[in-house]
Amino acid sequence: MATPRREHLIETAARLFNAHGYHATGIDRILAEAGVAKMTLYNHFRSKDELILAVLRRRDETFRNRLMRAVEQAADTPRERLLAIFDVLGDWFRSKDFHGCMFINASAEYGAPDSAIRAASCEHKRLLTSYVEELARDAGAVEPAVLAGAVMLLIEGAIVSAQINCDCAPADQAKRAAETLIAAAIPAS
Amino acid sequence: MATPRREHLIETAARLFNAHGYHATGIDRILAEAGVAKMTLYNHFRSKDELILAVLRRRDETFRNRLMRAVEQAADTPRERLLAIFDVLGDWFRSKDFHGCMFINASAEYGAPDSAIRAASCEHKRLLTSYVEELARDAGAVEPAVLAGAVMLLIEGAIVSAQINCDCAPADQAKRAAETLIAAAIPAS
DNA sequence: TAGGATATAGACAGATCTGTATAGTTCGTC
DNA sequence: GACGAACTATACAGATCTGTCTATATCCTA
Repeated sequence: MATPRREHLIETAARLFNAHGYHATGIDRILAEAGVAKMTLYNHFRSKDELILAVLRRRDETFRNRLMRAVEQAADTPRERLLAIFDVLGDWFRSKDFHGCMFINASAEYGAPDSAIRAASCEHKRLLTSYVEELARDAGAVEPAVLAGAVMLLIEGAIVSAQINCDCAPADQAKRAAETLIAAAIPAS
Repeated sequence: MATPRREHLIETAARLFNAHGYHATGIDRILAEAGVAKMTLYNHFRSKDELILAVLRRRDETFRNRLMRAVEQAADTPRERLLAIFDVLGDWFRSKDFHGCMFINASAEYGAPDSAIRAASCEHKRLLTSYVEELARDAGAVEPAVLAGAVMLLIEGAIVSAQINCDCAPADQAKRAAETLIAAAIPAS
């Protein structure tokens, strides 16, 4: 299942989809940059859409793993970790391969309600929300789901703003807003 | 400048770009649905990108005008109007031609830093932020720009979440969060 | 009624797109 | 060394893409 060539195709496709978009990235370019024959791709994936789904599944794993690891390393308490999310986002925004969220961008291009690609993006956001909600609950929020939803809105908003404005300031803006929301959502000890 | 055919092309293109995306919408389809000859399009616009820019400029005007009008009709005080923004967003999310923000989607497809399309999206968001900041200042916010930035993050986040999840609940979530942020940003009278 | 601007239909160029077909090659394993 | 799986190279089909060209038609105005 996880052959080296398949892995390499997923990584190359992920890089190109991230930088240039999904429709704008042709199969031929992925093959050329990966140094792989066309039949190999179509032997591993039934179609370009299947490749996109494989890329998104991989991205979901790596993104959430890296985020959780970085957050846990950056802060010790659940409350501080909620805020540390935005510091990690800021680091991401400043990296040179930041081109917005691959799931938001995928949903922009494949936004039909019955699209499997949009559904994959939806699932990614659901898993991310679960993580935030877990932190919110551990932090003692009265309504963890409500706080998590609000923090997620700030996260999505920061990602989109940073992308459109080519500016990483939204990470700090979102952090300040999150501080206020968290303070209001957690009873004073 | 503003001939009927040019207007009709912009409206038709806007509808198709909104529903299916920019790369996925071909010139030929726009022409077929508009009932206009190809040379007429290329007589009015130098390229597809120019047409996209014209669509975005038009969308910027109509969107902000409609938003401001609806907000002013929905509430009387600046503070209530800040919150009414999210009610108007909710109405938008529930409409059947909601496919996310055309500017966010455009930036997802044309995200290069030097892209004129991304720059047009950036300008739209800047103008929208100015309006929110005006409301924040009139509402008595200590730091209107900071409050406006935070409210904008909630707006962007709500739009993206509603699109990805096919759910209009983010409008209410964002409104609740905005209430908390506004309360914290405006000194008690 | 003549002229000029604007629109039309439709062919066309040249590139690119996804996906398939075919024939040959590499390479590990028995 | 032989077998079989995986991979390569390349051509191809058929569609679609943006943009151009030409020749004709419409329509307003002078």
